[in-house]
Amino acid sequence: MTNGEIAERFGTIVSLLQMKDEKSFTVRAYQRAERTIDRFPRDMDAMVAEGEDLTKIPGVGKAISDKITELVTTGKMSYLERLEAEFPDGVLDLIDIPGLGPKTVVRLWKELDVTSVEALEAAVEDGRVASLPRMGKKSAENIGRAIQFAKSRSDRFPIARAMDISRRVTAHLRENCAGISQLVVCGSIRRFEETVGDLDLVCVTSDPAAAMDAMAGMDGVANVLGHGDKKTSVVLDSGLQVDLRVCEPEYIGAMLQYFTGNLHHNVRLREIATGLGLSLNEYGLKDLETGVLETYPTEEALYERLGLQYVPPELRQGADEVERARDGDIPRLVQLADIRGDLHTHTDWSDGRDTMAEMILEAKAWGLEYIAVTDHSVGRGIANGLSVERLESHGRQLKELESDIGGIRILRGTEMDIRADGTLDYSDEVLDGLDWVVASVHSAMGQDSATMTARIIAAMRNPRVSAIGHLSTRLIGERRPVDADYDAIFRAAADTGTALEINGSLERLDLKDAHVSRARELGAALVVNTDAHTTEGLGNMEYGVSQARRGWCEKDDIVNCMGAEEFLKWLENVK
DNA sequence: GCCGTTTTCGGCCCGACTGTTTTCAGTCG
Repeated sequence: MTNGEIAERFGTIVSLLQMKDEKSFTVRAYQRAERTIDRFPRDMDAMVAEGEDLTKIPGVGKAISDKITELVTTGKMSYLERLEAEFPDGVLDLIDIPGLGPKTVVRLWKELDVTSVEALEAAVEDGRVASLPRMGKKSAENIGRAIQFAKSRSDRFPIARAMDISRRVTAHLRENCAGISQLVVCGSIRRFEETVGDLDLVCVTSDPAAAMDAMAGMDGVANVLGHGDKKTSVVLDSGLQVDLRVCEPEYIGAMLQYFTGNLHHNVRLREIATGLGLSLNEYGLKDLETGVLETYPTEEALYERLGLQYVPPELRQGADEVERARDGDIPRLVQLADIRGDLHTHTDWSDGRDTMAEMILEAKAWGLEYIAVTDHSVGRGIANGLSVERLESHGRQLKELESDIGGIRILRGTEMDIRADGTLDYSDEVLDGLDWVVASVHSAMGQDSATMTARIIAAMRNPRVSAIGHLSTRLIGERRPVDADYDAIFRAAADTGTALEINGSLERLDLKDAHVSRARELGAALVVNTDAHTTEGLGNMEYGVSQARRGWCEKDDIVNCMGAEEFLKWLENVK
């Protein structure tokens, strides 16, 4: 049973407890557990099998640990089954309709005997919903629309798509509201989550009404959910929700903090505030006795007032980062400026768009000291992979360009297929002529875990393989990661001196964040690459670095933060 | 249900907006 499947069960518990009107703290505890389990880097299944103590995980105590253990060992959870027995089938579907919460769902069930989406549609149609006390025509209409929306909506948006949309929205607002002096995309995009539920925008403007109207009236707005003085919420045609909040400049520090989240991180901060006799809201910190509000021009000042180190947005995951901030244990995370080379790039020799010279000049313009040009190997026929002969002239041309262009070291590289049986696409003799070898899985991604694990480790055992590219092969929101024993792979990487790539392409972000920190914990070397297929693609480095930051990486964890000389020396000795 | 440089018991976050209300409950983030 995967962590995702376990988390799903806890999500169901959360919904059922809410309908039971269970104490909010209990609900919150299960909510936190759901999230923790979903993103935990190791398989709970395996941890239970190995007899590890799950209560060491923050947010998991005895009760939840017992439930996880029961679930993975027996496939059932009696607590969940008892809860489910209290509600008719179908009621749980209702709670997924936006605007319908647990209270209303239970009323619909008990007072109208509505236990399915279809029955609810009928009850809206014939006026029964509107006739309930404290409901009315408008509420019923809203529910009707929400049902249609729920039927059509997509899940969370992959970050690549959300970032695209957010650029369009912010450009529209800036063009149409002259009064805007600051406009910041907060929420999950700022935290660099791999998927995004909605866009949270915070804006400082001299004309709030204009900003509210510009948001509500934007082309491509399908539905206006709310339109007040300080906040406007809309749903775009794409299904993505956008919340725009305006504030006075003095509140911006607290506003950014508040709207960046995540929820659990903010809850922890408010608890800390309470301990100091303060109350935290989106405007600042209020003294509980005097009622006086302190405001903050920056997030840094706010964290400092709470006695905490600044927590970068990428780390605000609601795990143990607040405790670590209190203990002064937040490291200086790697930054874009620390990156000195790019070790995974493509040109028009294989499936890239631009020439070698264009790519190398662009890399130089980015300030890089070295670049590995890693066109595809022969097995990638579809990507115009290089035959041995072409690879040799590829290498010769790179060496010529190195002296022609000057000022940047050029590594003769390849992105070579790891074949289904674990053998490599070029012979050892051919690989000996290269400076840098990225080995990647591009085929037979459906292999079982044992086969895939052995396949990848076999490649790592070859001393000529420098790094493994986009290990899981996932495409966010499109293609599942391969099944594999990731812990075993991370250990083998550390053991063989093979670097693991953090691929900065927004569609991939592979390794995922939890795997970045796990691989680092187990001593594997990491490399942040763009996998650029165009000159613009070299800009992916920023995303790769953000991903590394989500995995708590410091400069020293990333091999391409070394200067050229140091890196080449490392490369010579590592395997 | 979780958790502890206030605590192993007693705490546990806060405001905007909507709709149906004359003061607030429900939902959302």
